[in-house]
Amino acid sequence: MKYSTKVSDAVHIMAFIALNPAGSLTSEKIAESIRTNPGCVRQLMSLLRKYGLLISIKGHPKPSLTKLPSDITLLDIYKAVEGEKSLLHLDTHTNPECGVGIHIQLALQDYFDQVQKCAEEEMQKITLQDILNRYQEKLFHLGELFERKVSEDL
Amino acid sequence: MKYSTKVSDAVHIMAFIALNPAGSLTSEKIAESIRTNPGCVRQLMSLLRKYGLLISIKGHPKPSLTKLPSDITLLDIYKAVEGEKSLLHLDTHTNPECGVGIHIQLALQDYFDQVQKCAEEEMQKITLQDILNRYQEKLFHLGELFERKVSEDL
DNA sequence: CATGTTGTTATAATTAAATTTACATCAAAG
DNA sequence: CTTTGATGTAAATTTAATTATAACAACATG
Repeated sequence: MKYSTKVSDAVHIMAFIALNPAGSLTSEKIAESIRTNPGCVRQLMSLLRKYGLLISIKGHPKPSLTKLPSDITLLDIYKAVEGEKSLLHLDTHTNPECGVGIHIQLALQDYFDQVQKCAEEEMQKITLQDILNRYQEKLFHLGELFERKVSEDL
Repeated sequence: MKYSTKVSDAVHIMAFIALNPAGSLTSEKIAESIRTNPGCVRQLMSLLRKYGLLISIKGHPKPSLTKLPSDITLLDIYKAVEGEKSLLHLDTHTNPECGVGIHIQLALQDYFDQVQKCAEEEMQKITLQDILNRYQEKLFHLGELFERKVSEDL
């Protein structure tokens, strides 16, 4: 299948809203940045809204976050758009007549759950604010490089 | 797309081989248990062989593990069949003209890497032997249930 | 009331994976 | 040495999850 970029795009949307607290933000503007179409953006926003992470009103192009970026975790966004889908997938197609097969899968499920739990705990440590901060750093760093380049050129 | 069950199936294959150290094990026998066809099994075995986790010889239906199950981790198997593919995927399609977009994605990459690292460390703690043990427990537990059922029926 | 945007749903297109097929190559048995 | 059966590999096909697209009713604003 295609790789899911829902989490990535959802973070993008959330960050975009956080960075535009005042101005009007249409789904089309956001879609331009993600390079997709407004329909996709609205679908993701619908999921984020249903999960209580943002508020938006029909016909009113001013979405807003329900919480501070420091109170929104990557896990929140993951759960909002991916639900209970996990990162590793069992093969549930194994031959049920084969006792070995089914029990190996059951055993493996326990360990996949363990990895999932670990990943989710890590995602819970990461907030939207962290991502915004890192974003600012990247921008600042780029600015520095540009400054140096200019002074070298003189 | 379809969900990848390569890790799951690869563990299945490795466990199957570990449980059949003596007998001849054809790709067809393994395929029956996973309920797929021999070609798929051979493709996965090829990846496992290239990564050095098992040995098998053309025309000789007796695959064997290169290490003790207690020395083979879930991470080994993951790397063998999934390579450097990670669990979470960035949207690399964002508009490069949109400075905000690209830098949010760059910032997010750092955090996706962090989650990946965490998951991989957890996978490294889990050995094939652990999975085999859990498998035995499940089998044993099922046996107990059966015993009880029989005695109740008397 | 006119315009523009959202929320929702249904449908199509895309893409990564699994499956299937085919065949050359090798091992073992007769 | 020949036959049989299995493997290793690669190409072509099918399947399935996701994204993209389109359409339209409902709502806000001026």
